Amino acid sequence: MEDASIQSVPYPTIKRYPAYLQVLKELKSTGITTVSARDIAERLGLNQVQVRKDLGYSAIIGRPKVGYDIEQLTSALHQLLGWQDPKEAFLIGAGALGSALLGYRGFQEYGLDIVAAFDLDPSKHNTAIHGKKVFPMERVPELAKRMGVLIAVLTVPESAAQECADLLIQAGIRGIWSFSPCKIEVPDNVVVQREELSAGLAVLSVRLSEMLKHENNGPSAPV
Amino acid sequence: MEDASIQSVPYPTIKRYPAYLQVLKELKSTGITTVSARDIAERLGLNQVQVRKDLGYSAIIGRPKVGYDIEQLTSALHQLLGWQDPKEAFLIGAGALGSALLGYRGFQEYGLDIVAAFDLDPSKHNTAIHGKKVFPMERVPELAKRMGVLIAVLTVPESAAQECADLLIQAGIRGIWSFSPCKIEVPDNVVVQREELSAGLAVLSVRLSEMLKHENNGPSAPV
DNA sequence: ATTAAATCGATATATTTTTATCGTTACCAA
DNA sequence: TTGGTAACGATAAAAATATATCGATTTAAT
Repeated sequence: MEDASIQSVPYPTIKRYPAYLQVLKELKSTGITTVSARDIAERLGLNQVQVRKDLGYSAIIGRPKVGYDIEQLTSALHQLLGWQDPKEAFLIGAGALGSALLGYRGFQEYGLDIVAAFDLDPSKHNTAIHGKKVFPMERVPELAKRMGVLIAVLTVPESAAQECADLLIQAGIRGIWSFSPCKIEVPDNVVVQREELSAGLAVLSVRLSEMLKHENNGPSAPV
Repeated sequence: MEDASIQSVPYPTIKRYPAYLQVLKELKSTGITTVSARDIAERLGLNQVQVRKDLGYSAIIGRPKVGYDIEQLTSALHQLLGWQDPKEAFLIGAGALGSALLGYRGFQEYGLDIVAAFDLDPSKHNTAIHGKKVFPMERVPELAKRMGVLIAVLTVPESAAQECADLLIQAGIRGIWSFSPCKIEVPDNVVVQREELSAGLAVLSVRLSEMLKHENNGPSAPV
């Protein structure tokens, strides 16, 4: 009944959910059944109020002096993320990065099941990488429709990104997880999420330089 | 002389710098020599004031009616990121994701040069992946010291992450770019940057579900 | 039963980040 | 030369995000 229109849960919160799930999974495996916000916060290096607020977007209520039920919380977060049942996805671009992602089992845990790969390069067609068949790009529309696939992981070179995206859109793909470092134009009814590996590396570089710099300046005196 | 201690450029800004560099590189390749903040903003889908502010952290001043000099701006951003000269790095964990990153040429552009790989699994030792030799983990300390390597890319399973990190720290590694979805404990003089692929996927999932949901609710009436 | 301690949830505050506005400057064309 | 315009940089406002505080609630121990 409540409207909540347009993005109820803030993005920074959504980004933290997978980490929470990771902690919950770990705790569950040790037989523990409840967890406090403070505990989660400590394990992830976050503020405990923030964790409580993040969890507050779910319907799960914690019990004072006890915490949250791990089982309940896990399924609530899965639901908020739309990870209840795995979504099938195509991988576009079976190069170095693409092949890697094909072999990466972790995604299944994140509700993503890569069922086939596609590539422009004919020499790759009809081979299999990590057990996933590689098809020609032309077959995306046909297979997407037949299998009802809505998500594509795009790992092609920058130069081919827009071209491939156009084909995906024609094929009825609605969500594109792009690893190409460029903007992709899509209609309003398609979502593009750009994964910027370089952003993380940039932050590491800066933090490291700052640390090394302070080390050199710091001890030897500010005057 | 100015103090500026502890992180002068905000992290959100730093994360956008690689995208700016991408645009600058593209423009430069077409022979253009200057660019306006508005133009960069449009190409990346950002606000032009934000771009101007981000660029303001560099010493480069733009000229009204002309914009910024692409050459100057590029090297200024490289400097702010510590990407002037490529940093050598080790890759730890030559599994699916690790092998991929070894084959990924893009990092060189980001000032990172992966010079060797290491793995716990003896069957991988003394092989080469994408032209990079794989060594036993035990040899990290020796080689790190000899080559003066300070950065490691960590792509091992969660269960081995802390163990490997401990070894890296002993070996004098000061920056760890971790792809393992878990917290790693390190001393104050070591920087860990966690790359959370799952965070991006979480955002995609939510945005996609919201779009599909609105599509179903929207047109057919709110009542 | 009563009290002490842990934890929640709500509210309030602080901080960070983004966006808007405005005056100034340099280029271009008339 | 002069006027118009594109773009900058600075300042101010708004929005989003993170943190602190506090009363309420539940458990466990005395």
